[in-house]
Amino acid sequence: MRSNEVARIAGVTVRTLRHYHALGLLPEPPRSANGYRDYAPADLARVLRIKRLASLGFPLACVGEVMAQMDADEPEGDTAADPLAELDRELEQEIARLEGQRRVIASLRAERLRPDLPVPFGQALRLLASDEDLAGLTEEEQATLVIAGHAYGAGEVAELRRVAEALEDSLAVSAIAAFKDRLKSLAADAPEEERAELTAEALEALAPLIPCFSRDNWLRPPTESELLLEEASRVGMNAAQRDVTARIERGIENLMAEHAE
Amino acid sequence: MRSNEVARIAGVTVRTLRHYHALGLLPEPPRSANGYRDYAPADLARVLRIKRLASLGFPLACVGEVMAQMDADEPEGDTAADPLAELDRELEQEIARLEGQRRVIASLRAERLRPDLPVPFGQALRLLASDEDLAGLTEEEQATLVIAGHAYGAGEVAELRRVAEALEDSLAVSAIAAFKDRLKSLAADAPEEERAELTAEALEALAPLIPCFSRDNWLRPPTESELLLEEASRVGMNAAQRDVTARIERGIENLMAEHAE
DNA sequence: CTTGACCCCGACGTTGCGTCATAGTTTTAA
DNA sequence: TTAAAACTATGACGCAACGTCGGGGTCAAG
Repeated sequence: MRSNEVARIAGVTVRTLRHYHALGLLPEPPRSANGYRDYAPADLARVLRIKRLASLGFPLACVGEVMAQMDADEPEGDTAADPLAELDRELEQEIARLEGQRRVIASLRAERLRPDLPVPFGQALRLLASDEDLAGLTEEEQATLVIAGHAYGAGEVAELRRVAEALEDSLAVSAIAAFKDRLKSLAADAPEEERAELTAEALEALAPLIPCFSRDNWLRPPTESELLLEEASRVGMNAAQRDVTARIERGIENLMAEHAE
Repeated sequence: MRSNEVARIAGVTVRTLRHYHALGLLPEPPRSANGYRDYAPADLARVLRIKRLASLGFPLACVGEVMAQMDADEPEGDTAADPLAELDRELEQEIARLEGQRRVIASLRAERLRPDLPVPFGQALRLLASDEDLAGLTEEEQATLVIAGHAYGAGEVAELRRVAEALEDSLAVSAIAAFKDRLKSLAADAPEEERAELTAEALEALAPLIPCFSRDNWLRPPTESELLLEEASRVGMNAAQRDVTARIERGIENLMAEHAE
């Protein structure tokens, strides 16, 4: 039989036969006078066996071993692990992985969240800001948001949700928005009194949120990701703006210390 | 930030960053004086987005498009198909495929069948022959068996099972075994009377099985696979042996015609 | 005698990076 | 201060399982 015939009957391509030859799975048959491969029925049988094992999920690299083990009328028992069992475990893991992906996708679609942010963070964000708010962010702010999304652990996300709930029906929202506007237009050489006033205003607006903050999140040493996050959030700021944000952070820590007593 | 820093925070390798650059997913950042890449936080954010979308199952080739579509505040609705929905369908298909493989493996393991034969054929074979019988086959016979396993359709396999059931508690088994032994030792120049005798003996042994045979399977024109199968089964035979098997086949057809009346 | 259908071999493309190899740079320990 | 360790860059090969292309020989039919 010639390549084409074997291939057609076995339901593979001629290229596949050549591939099996190259991998050593299929012995090279004798050549007829013209150089064409001259396959015997046993070769066809071997192709069928290879194809079948491959269709079960065995990598071709394993198929040779598996067939050899089968032909050696398998003493197995306990010496050789059952390749089928191992393959089955791998398939199970792979399926679990894909199902995990599908679950995430289902959450994203059901809640119409951004696919490129972790689900819990996306949910918290949805509570904190409307779509228009997010659309109005500068590029740096968007970047900070995405980094935060991946830097935040479960603790931080939980805190975000508490904050979001506290913000509902609160005057803090508009106060914080007003503060952010003023901070943006703060000149680098702003005088001391303007900085102090802005800091005080921010702390006043944030005061009702203090009970939501977790001491664990705020007082422990920051992780590498969090340092980077802070750096990212300061990218577009001038000296005065950085000064004010630093003061606010210290102020929050003081407020938390008071609140803890 | 330098490559290593971005990579560590994003949880990828430096090589991965370079790969994203090569695919055009991540813009090349400016270089510092020494030629090192100097990443901005926005680049880190982009890496995180890419990684996230990739982890959902999007091929990297699609990730760029998906992000672009997201950034263009998605008019979608009906113009652009939801990539998440499409991805979800693909994942579903893939999972179904893998589960199919697992089901086959489960059958194989439960019934201790040869993994390189189709399950229904393996089951029928188990009914027809013991493991020792199969171990005693010549290479050509093994090859024929494997080819038959893949050439046979549901109809032939069903017939095999009927035959197997008919063979139970039947004297045909030993008669057929005796015939096979005699056929093997048949000389190429065996005289006419020996051939006729052998044919008659075989037909007599097969007679009780005739009702199991399906006219559809025997009288329709053979498929390409079946021709090959016959060729394979004749590989080791001499002229007299081929003659006898051909006579038997004709004899079976006659018996079936009689039985149909 | 040509056309179309095969055969051969060799080599590149696919996917998502890992892993050298080679060469310059920066940081750190002795 | 210097030598070693750790980073950076580019370029290239490797993996899995073939698909596909290109160039060149073979064979049957019109």
